[in-house]
Amino acid sequence: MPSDVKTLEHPTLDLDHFLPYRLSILSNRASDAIAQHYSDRFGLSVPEWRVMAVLGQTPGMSARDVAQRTAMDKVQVSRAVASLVDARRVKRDGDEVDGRITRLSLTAKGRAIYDEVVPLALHLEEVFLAALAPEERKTLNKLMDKLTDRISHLSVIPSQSE
Amino acid sequence: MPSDVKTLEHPTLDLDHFLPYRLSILSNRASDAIAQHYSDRFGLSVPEWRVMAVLGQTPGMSARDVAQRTAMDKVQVSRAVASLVDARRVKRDGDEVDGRITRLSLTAKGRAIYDEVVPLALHLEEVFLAALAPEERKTLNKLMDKLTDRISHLSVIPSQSE
DNA sequence: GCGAATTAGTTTCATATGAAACTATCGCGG
DNA sequence: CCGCGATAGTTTCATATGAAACTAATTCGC
Repeated sequence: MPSDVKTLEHPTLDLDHFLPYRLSILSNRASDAIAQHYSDRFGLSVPEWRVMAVLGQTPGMSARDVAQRTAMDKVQVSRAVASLVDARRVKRDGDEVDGRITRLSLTAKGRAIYDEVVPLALHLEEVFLAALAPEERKTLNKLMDKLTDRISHLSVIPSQSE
Repeated sequence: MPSDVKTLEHPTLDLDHFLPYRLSILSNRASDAIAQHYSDRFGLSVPEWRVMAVLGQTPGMSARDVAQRTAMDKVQVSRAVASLVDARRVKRDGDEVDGRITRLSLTAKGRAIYDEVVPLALHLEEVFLAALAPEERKTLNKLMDKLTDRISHLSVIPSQSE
């Protein structure tokens, strides 16, 4: 073996500086930190909480709307909703016009949980962001917007561009 | 119902501006965009690729080392390694001193795949980052470092530390 | 109108996952 | 040496997941 072990002729990938890897670590840690709280307290799974979060913001959405809004797939939404309905945290109302659609909204019970989790979530976000100065936060948002746009426009359908 | 539907008295959570949610979307899109390529081409799962990525960088690691390095759990590593060994992409060598440990490294076949995937991954990262100016990239890295540090120090889960 | 193609939502099935139990080896105290 | 706790890694088991098949309601084409 040659003595310069590290300096191979091919480019190496340093995970510590590889963006997708770093994003994954950061994202998982952030979600887990919050999930731990509402899961302990209310037995909510991540998908369940996401459904509640959008319904709290915009009641009357259909399951499909929820799926689009949360970037979850419809199976995941269907199951989360079923479980939330079981727990009387969400209710389904048939749409007046379109029989396929059900309008979803939080029940009083669901709303009470929402009203308790939201401040908790916002608080934790605040705790995370305490690491950053105000204008650093703005910058972060701006940079994330740019990246998200960029990546969204790239990773289209397989048969599409490339 | 009052006409101002949106303005409820409790704080609402706007997912579009909620950091953990945004991170999750961005992270998933980035990983998926890359995974799509190496999965199509080589049938590699994300955990498998991660194992190969660290072994390419640092051969001779134990499974435990790999787990620590990639933030994967040891079960996931064990399975990814087993499947990679099956495919002759990774080999296990018993440690001279400690019989519990196996030293992992890429085979020639594994190395060939690594050498093909790395440029691809780096290229895609570059494509993502094309959205940012050079000093914006530096800033992004700095901000992510700060956040990651911050969150790591908070989520002190007892059993987690290993 | 009436059948075909579409869309909303659910269920099925095969795979992925992690917690906990398990096997095997090591290291230490006596 | 012997045994007991710790460590490396695997297997088991129960749950989570998404792709695809399915049901039911709507709309489109003629």
